[in-house]
Amino acid sequence: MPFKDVSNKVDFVQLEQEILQFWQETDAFNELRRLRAQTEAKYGIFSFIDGPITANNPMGVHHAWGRTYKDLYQRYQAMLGKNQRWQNGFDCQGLWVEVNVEKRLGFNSKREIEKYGLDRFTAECKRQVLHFAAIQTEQTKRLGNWMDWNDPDELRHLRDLLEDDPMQVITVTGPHGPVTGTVEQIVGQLGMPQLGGSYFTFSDENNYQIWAFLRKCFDKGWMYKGRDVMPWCARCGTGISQHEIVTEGYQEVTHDSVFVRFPLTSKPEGSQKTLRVLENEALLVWTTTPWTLTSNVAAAVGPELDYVQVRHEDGWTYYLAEAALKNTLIGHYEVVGKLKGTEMLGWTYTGPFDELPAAQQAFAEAGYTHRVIAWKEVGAEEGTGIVHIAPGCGAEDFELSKENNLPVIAPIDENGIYIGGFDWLTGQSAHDVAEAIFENLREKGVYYRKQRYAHRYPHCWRCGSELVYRLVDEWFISMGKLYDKPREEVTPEEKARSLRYQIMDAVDQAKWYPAFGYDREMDWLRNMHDWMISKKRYYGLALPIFECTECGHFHVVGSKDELEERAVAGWEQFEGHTPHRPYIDAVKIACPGCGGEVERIKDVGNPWLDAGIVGISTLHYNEDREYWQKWYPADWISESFPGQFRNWFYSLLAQSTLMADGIGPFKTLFGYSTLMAEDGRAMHKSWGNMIEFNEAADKMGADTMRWLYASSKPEQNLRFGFHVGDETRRRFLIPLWNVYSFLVSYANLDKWQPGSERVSSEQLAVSDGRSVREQSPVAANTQMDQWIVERLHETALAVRAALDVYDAEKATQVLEAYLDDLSNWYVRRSRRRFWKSEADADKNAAYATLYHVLVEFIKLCAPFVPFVTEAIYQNLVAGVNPDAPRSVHHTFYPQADAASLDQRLLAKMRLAITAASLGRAARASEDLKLRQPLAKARVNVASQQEQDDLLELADVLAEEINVKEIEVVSEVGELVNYKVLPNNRTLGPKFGPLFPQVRQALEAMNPADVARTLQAGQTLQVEAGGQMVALAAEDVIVQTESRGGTAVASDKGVTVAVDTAITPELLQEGYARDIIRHVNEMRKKAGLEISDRIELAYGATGDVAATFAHFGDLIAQETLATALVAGRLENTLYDTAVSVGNQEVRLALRKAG
RNA sequence: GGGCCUGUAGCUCAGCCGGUUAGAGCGUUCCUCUGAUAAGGGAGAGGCCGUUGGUUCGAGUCCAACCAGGCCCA
Repeated sequence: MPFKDVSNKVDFVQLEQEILQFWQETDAFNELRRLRAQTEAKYGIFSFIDGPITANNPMGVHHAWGRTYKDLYQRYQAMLGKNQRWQNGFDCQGLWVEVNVEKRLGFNSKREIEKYGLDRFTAECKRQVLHFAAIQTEQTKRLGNWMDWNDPDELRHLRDLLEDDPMQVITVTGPHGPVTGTVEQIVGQLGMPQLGGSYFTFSDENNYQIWAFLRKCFDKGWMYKGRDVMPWCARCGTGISQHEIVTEGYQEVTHDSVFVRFPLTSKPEGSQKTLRVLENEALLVWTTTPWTLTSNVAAAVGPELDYVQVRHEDGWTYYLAEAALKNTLIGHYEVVGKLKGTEMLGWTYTGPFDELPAAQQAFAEAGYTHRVIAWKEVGAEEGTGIVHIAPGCGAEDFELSKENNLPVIAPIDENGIYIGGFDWLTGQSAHDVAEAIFENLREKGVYYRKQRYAHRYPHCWRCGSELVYRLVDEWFISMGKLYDKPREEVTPEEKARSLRYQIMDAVDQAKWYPAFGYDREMDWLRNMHDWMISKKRYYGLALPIFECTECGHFHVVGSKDELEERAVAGWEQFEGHTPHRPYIDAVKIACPGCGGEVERIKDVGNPWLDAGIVGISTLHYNEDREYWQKWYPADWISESFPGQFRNWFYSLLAQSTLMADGIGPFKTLFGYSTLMAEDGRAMHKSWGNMIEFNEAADKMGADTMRWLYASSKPEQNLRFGFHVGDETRRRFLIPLWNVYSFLVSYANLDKWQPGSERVSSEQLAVSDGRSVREQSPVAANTQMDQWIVERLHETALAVRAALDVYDAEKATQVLEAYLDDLSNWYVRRSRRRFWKSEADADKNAAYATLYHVLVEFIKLCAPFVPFVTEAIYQNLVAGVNPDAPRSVHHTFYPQADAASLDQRLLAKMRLAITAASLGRAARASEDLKLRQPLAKARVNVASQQEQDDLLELADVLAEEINVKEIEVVSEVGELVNYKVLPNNRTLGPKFGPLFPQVRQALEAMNPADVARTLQAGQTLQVEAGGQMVALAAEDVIVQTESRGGTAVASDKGVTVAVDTAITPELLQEGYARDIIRHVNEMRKKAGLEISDRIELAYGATGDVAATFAHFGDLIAQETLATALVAGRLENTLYDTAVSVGNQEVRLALRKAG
């Protein structure tokens, strides 16, 4: 038997497990690497840089979407012969890792980490990364991805050794031999050439390369220490940079907001007509953050805004924006004056917490009192139109303080606790004081009222705590000035000073898919602030900044060697360790400014530094510049775009562009959107709509997931779930499997083997698809065979064209269309050729053709669905041809020549398919079921070419719509009504404004006359707007529609009219087919093999009895009956009564002896 | 407030340069076909193509404003 038997029922998940096993056993991936290293000289390379996945959790189905693209395009490029690096990346440093470790260890504050010990904490973080990297590796392999993976067990082993003793010396085997070092050192070398495998951003190389980047920034004068008010997480004790307030960072929450009186103390001259300050006269101010009232220094008004002075029944006179009256005041009041914001400038007032020592001190030092300032951003939509300004507690407030020279009162420490100088508040958390502050304001008589207020408020992206705004010292990289002129006018000198513009140039160099990604990135680049790179945390990049407390000078160390050279103390404590805290903190250098001993600042780096440097670090920029030049820039990178424009895309662009002197890191960027649950909402465990990756893979299967992902529009959100999974499987995988199973079961029955199709691996490389040598002697069948081969070529061209521009969605559409043609036209139409008993040339041609196109088709599909295509390939190709490549993924992608496509044949068959469909529709409209043969169908098509084409396929069409004869006619006038329509596309441009009249004139004419004139090849004379115009055939669309009482259908210029008359003979033939159908059903139910012979007994009268007499041979032949017996048989296997025509017919069968 | 994306059938989505009567899949009702098929085929029901203006002989498509949802920034 040439092929292994294949069930038409298949468990795809089980199959995938077997294939994974097979790949493992045959070392299939490494074989591919060897093959592509050999073909590199001929086909070149494809450079892909993997955006690192955060190794902090098992991966989710949204990661699987992206990883499907990554694997798909790498496989495709491999099948084009290109050599690749195959390196996956893990993101390993930063706050998210710390937060999970804290949770695991049950910590709630930074103090607990310090108590635990930074050395142990750092090791715990690394252990966690290794733990999840192992899990993600296993998951990604399960998805089918081929990359240079580390053995997950080895990662887990390192994780455990790190717990035992990070300093124990071990030896591990790398691709070029054994490597010895402490566990910590080995872990620090993961992903480097000597160890191979995935890259880890906690590696020494990655960290030191960031040092080099920072040093370059420093040398250019772009690094600085800044004082700013930043969003701050009091739980994590760190600033959150602009990049990090991500989507989920803003959450809808409700706070108690408060309206407060700021009693006026003076209205300096010239600021208003009534200069006298009344008793109980106050500004009415509103805030959503009561804790910041302690730090109020000013009240801002919109200069052009309209304000009112109102006398309220509570005895106060208030100032507020006119537009804010309704939403602010309760009770009775009277408007007594109107004024502009500008008229209030300079007014002074008593602050709500002037008694606090911190406030008194700040005001005394600055010689300042609370006053009204102007701010054009003030509006009256929310609040009172008078904004409380606390420069120590708000970013915009801080900006205003610089413009207006206001004092700054910073109230809280890094844990969000009031510092000294705030009296009763000192020691309390800013999060918990709202009620106490309201009470305090009440006592002072400045409380007006509170209001529940729902708004979007930033939260910590990792721990979920509400952020506060806090005055901090942080380190920044200047992104450069944004010049107030068009980009093309920026001079080279200006550009050299501004990294922002250099990155923009790199963005220009790349292709962006989808195209709007370019605009999004540019928008970010225009608006981004300087990059805050410091974090007051423990685990992560040790910022190599040494700031002198004596002279204020700071220095940035650019390499490990430089550090050693400059070290004046502590080197021996650090030596042998990875550049992480706490060991790195021991090293002190001499201050280049004053010579004093300087420590490293305690901050660690922003995690996007770690991810952004990989275009440099993982390509061995440092150790092997030639290698770097070969692989840089990447041909292609891909990530989910929400967020990444300001995160990975940005940091990769920024760091690479600087290091590579203006050459951007990638040639093509492919972004895709967000994965949603099937219900259209985000996936959340608590909503019950979450699907874990493992669950999806186990239930749905990886191929199904991959086809689903690949066939989705990348720029739109994807809805993922088991229902779409089922649909995807039904739409593609099952039909594919059925075609395969069909081929194998009949080929095995016939002992058919591939002959000339058994091509060698070299031929596979250039397979042009016309290698099918056996030809059917039946002309119509040859046409069918050639057609499905031409369709294959057409498909190969279209798929390649799509994949070359990273359009997997288009490619899947093309492949699905091919499968549909293969399954529902070619196989269906050709079935009888496989059934027939004699193994003649026609049958061989059918086998050879189906075999050939199926093998080539699975190669086209291999990058998308690597498992099922491998299973088919193993059986159809590798199993019968020892010379063939061992895996379908080692073969070359099918190629075709566009110029030699037989377009005529393709158009011809398309026409036949359309006509068949119309024929069926015509029959259905008259309730003429398909099993009933009819005498004739007449088909009308417009052009002579199409008429000739149809004649050639008349047999196919006749069989398909079950008629005895096809007549191709140039006119079907008597059966149809004509309808003529103007062809807007040609007439519009021709006549312009005159067009409506032409149209009207045409509509007024007799459609049948118009049709006759045009079909006779004459032009049509039409009167429009008082002149005669001539319309050609192309200007008029002639349509036919069914006239009642006949079986006619038409569409796209094709009309099919079926003769509805049923003669007694046709009727009997129809009965015969009914009987055949019933008998075959009985055979199936009786459990007979397809080739078993039977004897059939029947009881029938009249027409049906006559049918057995006239069509007995046909019935016998189609049911493999050796005898037809009127009456009864003994020992029958299956008895039944069926209805044929109007009578009940008794049927019984037994196996022939 | 600014930038980007999306609004088409119950659901998921196509609709190319503006051009005939706006399509497909799923679901649904009915019919049909079937010795590869978990399938296939046909028909029916189901649409102010988000709203309003504009450009045009002609707008789902182009322009403007607005509305709604999503993402990003402030």
